[in-house]
Amino acid sequence: MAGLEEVARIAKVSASTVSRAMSRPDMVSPRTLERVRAAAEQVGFRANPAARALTTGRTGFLAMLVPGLDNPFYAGSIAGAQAMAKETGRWLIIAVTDGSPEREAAALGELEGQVDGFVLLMPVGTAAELKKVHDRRPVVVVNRKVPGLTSYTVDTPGGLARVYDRLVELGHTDVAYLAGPPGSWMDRRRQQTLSDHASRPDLRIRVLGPMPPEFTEGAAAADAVLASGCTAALAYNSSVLLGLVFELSRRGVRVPEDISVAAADDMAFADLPGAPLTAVRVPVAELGRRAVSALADIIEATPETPRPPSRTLPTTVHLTGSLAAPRRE
Amino acid sequence: MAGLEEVARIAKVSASTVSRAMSRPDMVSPRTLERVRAAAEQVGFRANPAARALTTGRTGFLAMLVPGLDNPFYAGSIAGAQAMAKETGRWLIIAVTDGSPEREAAALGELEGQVDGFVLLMPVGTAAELKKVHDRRPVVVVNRKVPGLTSYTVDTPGGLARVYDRLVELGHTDVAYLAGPPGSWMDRRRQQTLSDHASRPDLRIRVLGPMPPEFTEGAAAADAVLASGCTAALAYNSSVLLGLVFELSRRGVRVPEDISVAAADDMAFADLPGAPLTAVRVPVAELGRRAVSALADIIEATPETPRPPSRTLPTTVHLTGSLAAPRRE
DNA sequence: CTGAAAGCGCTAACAA
DNA sequence: TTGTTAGCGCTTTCAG
Repeated sequence: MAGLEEVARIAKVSASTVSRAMSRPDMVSPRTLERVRAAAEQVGFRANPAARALTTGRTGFLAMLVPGLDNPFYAGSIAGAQAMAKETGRWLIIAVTDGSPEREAAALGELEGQVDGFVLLMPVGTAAELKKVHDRRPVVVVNRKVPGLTSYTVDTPGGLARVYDRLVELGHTDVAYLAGPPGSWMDRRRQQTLSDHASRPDLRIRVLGPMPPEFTEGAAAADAVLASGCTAALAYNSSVLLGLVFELSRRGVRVPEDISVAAADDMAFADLPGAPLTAVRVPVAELGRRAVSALADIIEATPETPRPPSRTLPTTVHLTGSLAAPRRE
Repeated sequence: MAGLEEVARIAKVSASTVSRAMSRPDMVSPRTLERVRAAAEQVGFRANPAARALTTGRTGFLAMLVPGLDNPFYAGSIAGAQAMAKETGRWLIIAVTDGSPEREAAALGELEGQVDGFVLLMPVGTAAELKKVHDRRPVVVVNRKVPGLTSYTVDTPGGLARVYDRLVELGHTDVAYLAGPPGSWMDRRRQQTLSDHASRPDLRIRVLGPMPPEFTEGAAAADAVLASGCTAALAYNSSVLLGLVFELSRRGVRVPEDISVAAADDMAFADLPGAPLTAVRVPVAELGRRAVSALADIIEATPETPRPPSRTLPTTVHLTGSLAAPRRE
């Protein structure tokens, strides 16, 4: 409500001086600075963000494009991103793409003029498209690697490999995999790791799904897992695993005595007291934090500053938990 | 990148005409309209939102203040709000308050100039403060009633009462309640409903907690529930219930044969196949949708339009599920 | 129906 | 260190 002019009048200085006092206090003499601040306080001055954006080209907004809001991976990353955005003094706009290339492209186009940069969580657009966006507004990618763009990923394959190794060590030969959403980049990577291991003569993998990565889907898959005769099951994520275990327990199937289970990524219940479930734990919030932090660096960078390096964050695995030797039939 | 002037030059009209063509097409002759559109298309025109906001005072942004992102109630409401925001052609900014009055007030102040309105999910500010905000930017409140402001709440007490009645009917006399976060308005309301019923001679209620409404907390409370000797347990929400049931099943305690359980609100697994858990199902997404819809109405309203009415949405309860007669000792 | 002109509130040269 | 002067790109009277 109170504008620059008003503060200027009260402080008996020009509008420019008020502007400087607010954004570059060191360019103003201490005495006038104080006067301006007092006046601003008095009238409850708040800079008009639209006017500022118009002249500076900076809005103070960041956009985060996510496939959805319904799973812990997204929610956790958003939470981390949101926290870091706040730390850098910016606001985060969440745009939901449903994993659709059209919606993603539309959101990018519409938000281009309204934000200082983008965090793209598992974007589905082509690398070329994403790089084109980056030419206009800085882009940081999460959970997908895009050459030429700063990307943050997690080493889920590394964690998975440790789980497989342990299963083999325990004597399992037949493992069910509850696949993730159809067409998902993550799932493709998982299946890749999977087939790398399945080529080993000592391990057969049965893929169930694809299915949406949800609790109810995991529960619904319980029968199929039991029918498959597998002695261990691996779920796309912790929601699915939780559904599976829940339903198994309702059928009197004990974990891990009767069946070993694990999730590919876990963030919701890694700290379960007692014996935790075996899971590859993914630092989702950290992913979001890092992405925003890197984005802020790019936004504030001078032309000659190098682009922040991409990183793959390590996962941690609790092997002790829901893994045991297969039950002898 | 491409501005109004550029389109104007190509279409051989003035900038004002282009502006009209874009925002009030009916004020422009069909022929020039077409020319302008073609030109706009050609150069890929996108109105500069900051400039537009500066003149119109409208930003196209809505802010939603939420206590956190970590539970299904919040996440579901956000998802609904986000979907409806998109439908009305606006973007949603999420501000996390951690349930702190200071952060809430700070966010309101900082965002006031950047958004067209607020959705406040379980705000903690005083009614007077919230109404003051409403004088500057329209406010709609969710999950709390604020006199004078449009509020959307759910009839959780009504649903809970049905659960209590059923428990009594089944012969339960001792019920554990896993309380929600300390100081939460929702929890106070729950406890209120609870003590209304506990005054009945046939029902004793033991409150465990308070605790954060999380899976791990429900799991951690399993022992306390068993030690309490209660024959039924009621959880603050579905995450807590899930944790509880999960841990109980790991201890060989069967649901509902050995213990009856229910959640005060449920959104994550109401559609669990087989026998669902008993829970008061809350239409969280609907809550978010309605709030944004009402907010949009207020924003577009003329001075004489009446404020949209507050509503309490009904809950639904699946009584058949995890309730059974208490086990005889 | 269209154009000219005056801002919206702020920032950023440029002078003083 | 401070004030003056132009805009930023769009919308919106007001004339024509």
